[in-house]
Amino acid sequence: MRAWHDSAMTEIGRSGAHDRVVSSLGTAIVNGELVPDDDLDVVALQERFSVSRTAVREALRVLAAKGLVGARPRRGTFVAPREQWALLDADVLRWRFADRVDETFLDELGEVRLTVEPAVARMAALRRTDRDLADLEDALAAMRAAAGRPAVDHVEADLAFHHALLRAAHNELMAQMATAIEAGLRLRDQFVHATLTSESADKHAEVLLAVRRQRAKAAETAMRALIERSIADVDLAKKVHGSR
Amino acid sequence: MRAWHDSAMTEIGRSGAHDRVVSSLGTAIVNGELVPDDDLDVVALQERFSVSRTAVREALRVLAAKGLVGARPRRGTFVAPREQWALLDADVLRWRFADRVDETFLDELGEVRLTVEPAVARMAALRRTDRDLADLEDALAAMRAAAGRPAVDHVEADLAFHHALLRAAHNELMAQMATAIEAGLRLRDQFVHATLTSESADKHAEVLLAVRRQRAKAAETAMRALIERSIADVDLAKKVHGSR
DNA sequence: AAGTCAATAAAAAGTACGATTATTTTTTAC
DNA sequence: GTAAAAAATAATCGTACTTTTTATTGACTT
Repeated sequence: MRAWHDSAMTEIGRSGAHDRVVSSLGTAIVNGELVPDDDLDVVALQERFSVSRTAVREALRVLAAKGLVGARPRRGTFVAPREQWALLDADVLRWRFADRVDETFLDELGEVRLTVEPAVARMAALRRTDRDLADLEDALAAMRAAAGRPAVDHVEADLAFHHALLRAAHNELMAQMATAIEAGLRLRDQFVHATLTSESADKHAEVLLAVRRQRAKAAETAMRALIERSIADVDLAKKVHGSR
Repeated sequence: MRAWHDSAMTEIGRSGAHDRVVSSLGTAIVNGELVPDDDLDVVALQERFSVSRTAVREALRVLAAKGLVGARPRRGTFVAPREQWALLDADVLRWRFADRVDETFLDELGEVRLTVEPAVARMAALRRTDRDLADLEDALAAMRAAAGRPAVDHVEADLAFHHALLRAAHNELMAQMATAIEAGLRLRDQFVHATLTSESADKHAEVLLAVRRQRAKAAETAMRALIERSIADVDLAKKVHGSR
């Protein structure tokens, strides 16, 4: 049960004093600089960050809402056990993978996508409306248009397609899961340094075709192929990162 | 852009004044009593709940952490657009389905489980350690032992088995998703008024056997059968609820 | 004498309130 | 049309007070 006084802090956070404390502490916790059961002395923190008690308390409250810290009278505020952390929370994901890239996470992300996204494609094929179809076509067109533009546009276009497919699946719970995945996807793309090849666009077009024709099995298969290709790209990038 | 003054409040919350405000407002938002873009007047709220500004502010901060509200100077605090809500947050799920049961949600939950859990079983079959196996056997024994006991024990035993399987799959990201599902499962069980039949325990045993023998495909198939049966039970319960 | 239970004390979270600061939008003046 | 000023409100601050939980102590029982 260590106490936490001094450590290098490099996060800037959003803007306010309170957000700075939230992201600094949040980053420290999810990256293991602070381990579960460590004490968080409130007065030490307000000195560390040069903010008032209110700011520290509200920051701790936010972290508590994400399951990162707990507090009890006579015991103090402390880092919560890892099982309680809301690992799917957008902020938590960002804090975990802001600077470095975790290869284990990339592997797990690939597995989850390989499980979830083909199912999404199948559901979309069964339930898509004409409106969904139009959105998907727009997204695909955007992907093709992004061909000659900066890489960040590729990422956004890719994400837009998957988002449209998600809406077409008409399962809000599933959509939430995929949205959580999205944070991971942006990270992955910065790791792989993804560029949309014409091949990639073709694969997406294949999915769209199956969805339009309401061929559930075909949509599922096409999406699986797409994700498997994506995983292969990540593996390739890992080799490059490892050998340089 | 309505303002929110008067409405029936039945939630008790955890204990403190601040938690009461969080759960009351959270429930009101996720259940549509407060719609996105509605204003949340801080001074009105402190009168409504007979608490100080501090309590209201910290409550709003917690809700902001879950993406339920936003705040900007000159504009005030307001209900955030639905896309920003952390629908997988444990509290949010609980608030949404505390009292009534949403049949649409049950359908969506079934679909998600049918997608995720067979994949979990497959992964568990490939990666389980001996320790994982022992845990699964303990969980199955607990399920059988719960046979003659209150229904709540059945639910906990069932959940414990799925949790052990999740650990055996060794994919933390996937585990988080399933944990989010767990909140839904408790709700479902109260809807179905689930009782563990010996048949149910046998099906679980089938999964365990496949996992022990590291037969990925068999584990996946057995789990799919289990979930399909579970979905059938929900459908049956829906008919009963509908016709009474 | 040893162990258990209850009353009490202490420590830290939680609550409250009033004042001050910062930020953003609207208005007004040039 | 642009820029500066004003107004509205969230954000922050500091301090005092309250509640809750746990540890300690002492009495009581076996």
